[in-house]
Amino acid sequence: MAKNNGKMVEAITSMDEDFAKWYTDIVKKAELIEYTSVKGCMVIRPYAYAIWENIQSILDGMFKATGHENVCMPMFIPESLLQKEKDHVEGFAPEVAWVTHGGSEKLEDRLCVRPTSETLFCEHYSNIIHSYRDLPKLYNQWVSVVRWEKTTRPFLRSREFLWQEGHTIHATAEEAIVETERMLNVYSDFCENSLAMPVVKGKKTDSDKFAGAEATYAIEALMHDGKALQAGTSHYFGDGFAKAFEIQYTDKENKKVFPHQTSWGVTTRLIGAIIMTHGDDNGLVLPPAVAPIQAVIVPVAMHKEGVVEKATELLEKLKASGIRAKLDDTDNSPGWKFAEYEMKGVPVRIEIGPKDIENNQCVAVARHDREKTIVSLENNLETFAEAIAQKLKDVHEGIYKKALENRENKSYACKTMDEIINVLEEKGDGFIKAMWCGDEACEDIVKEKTGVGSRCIPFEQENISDTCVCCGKPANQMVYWGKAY
RNA sequence: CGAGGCGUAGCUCAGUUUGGUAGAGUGCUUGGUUUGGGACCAAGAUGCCGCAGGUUCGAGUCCUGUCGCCUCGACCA
Repeated sequence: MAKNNGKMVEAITSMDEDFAKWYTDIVKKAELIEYTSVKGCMVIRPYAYAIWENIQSILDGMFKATGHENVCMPMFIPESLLQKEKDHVEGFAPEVAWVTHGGSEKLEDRLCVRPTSETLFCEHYSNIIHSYRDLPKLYNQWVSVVRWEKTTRPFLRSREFLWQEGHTIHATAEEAIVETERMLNVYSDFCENSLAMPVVKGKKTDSDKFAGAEATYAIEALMHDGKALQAGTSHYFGDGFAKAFEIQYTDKENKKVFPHQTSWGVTTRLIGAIIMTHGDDNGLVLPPAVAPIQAVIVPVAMHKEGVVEKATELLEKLKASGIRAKLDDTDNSPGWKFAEYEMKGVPVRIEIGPKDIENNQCVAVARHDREKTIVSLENNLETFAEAIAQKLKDVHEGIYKKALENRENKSYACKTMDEIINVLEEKGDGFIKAMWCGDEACEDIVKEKTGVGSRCIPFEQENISDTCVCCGKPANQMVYWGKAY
């Protein structure tokens, strides 16, 4: 029997103590990224990239199911093109990277490395859209973009990041608005069903909307430490970009009309959201739907006759039933493996040893609560595969419930500024629900005095009171406020 | 971008005050004993002390610059 006097995972401090250090440690110890010699640019290592591939695969299926096609725009945007839409260029100018030379020659029109591709899509639309018969176009692309951020943090804010950006163009405003809302729903369904992460759907205030957008909608999630994270956005552009880029089509009455556009995106920030929503003091906890390894088989006393054979049989059975499984037959001690796969957030662990083989059973352990189940290995392993599939469902339910409870426990309704200040002081960070009159000045004052900014105006409204939390004038909309990543 | 802290072995770090042969733990390699929550014994390998200048007989250590990482602030999808 192993003595295990080796050290347990060190330096994963309690989250209350030092959340940032905890986050950084997980990123490092679960082997998610590696820093590079360029600030804020990171190597996404195989384990993290596999999570991203799973996210991609599920989302891409949802996009295709809603009629979208994948395309790929260039990485460079000429300065003249970027400048066509005034608000857009003003919003992005401070954080774009520029290419000034091609080889040894200086470029006349310097090239911006795409921070987002609205302008490129617009140029394309202007070439291909002539008639109402050409509409709508429903596009998406999976690429990386560059934003020269001053402060960076793995997955949450880096200078280059992977994302998908959907861009659509429609004949009417109504149709574009429907698309904006539809994609926001795709995102929230994905977060809840695949990432086990509850999100608040809502509209951004004007001061917080995307550069060049008429309206920005977002899904906001609450992390373990009480800070909010914008997990995805969907923008309605109206015909502003169409006018700036001279995109026009001829309608059924033979009139020239400007079409209406949308864009929407999620990024590798979702991986950061997973870490901060589900992770605990033992490391990462991955939602089964996107976990690269859903079940790991740890053989005990591998040298004993029949153990490896039985473990391999279990592996084959799991693979055959569509579960992403791995058998760890390295010669590390079982205890080492237990800790290792917990650190990496593998949702279910299966232990199989001589004792189990004698009883024709194995032991399945859920990552998030370490709950052990004895699983029978009879009936040609059918019940075994079913039991593991069920265990994966249980993990999903379990971590969703936990995340939802965390959010509810950290959501506070406040009627006055003093209440906000007191709640933040006594309970710590979280979502503040408070009424707002709609005046941008009040929004600024709340931020200045309490430290929390507006996150979104949720679709699901509650009536906290009848007056603005700041100015006291009549207010009919509730806003979620919070500190954000 | 402002203030503060930190860059030494794969990882966590000591050594810097007072300049004088590059260190520990862990990990890694090999052999053996082990195996139900990070096993044990033995032997071995591993360093542009972030980078660039400077001071000095001599710099991980002192000075200047620079790059990167962390925290707070500002900014920011």
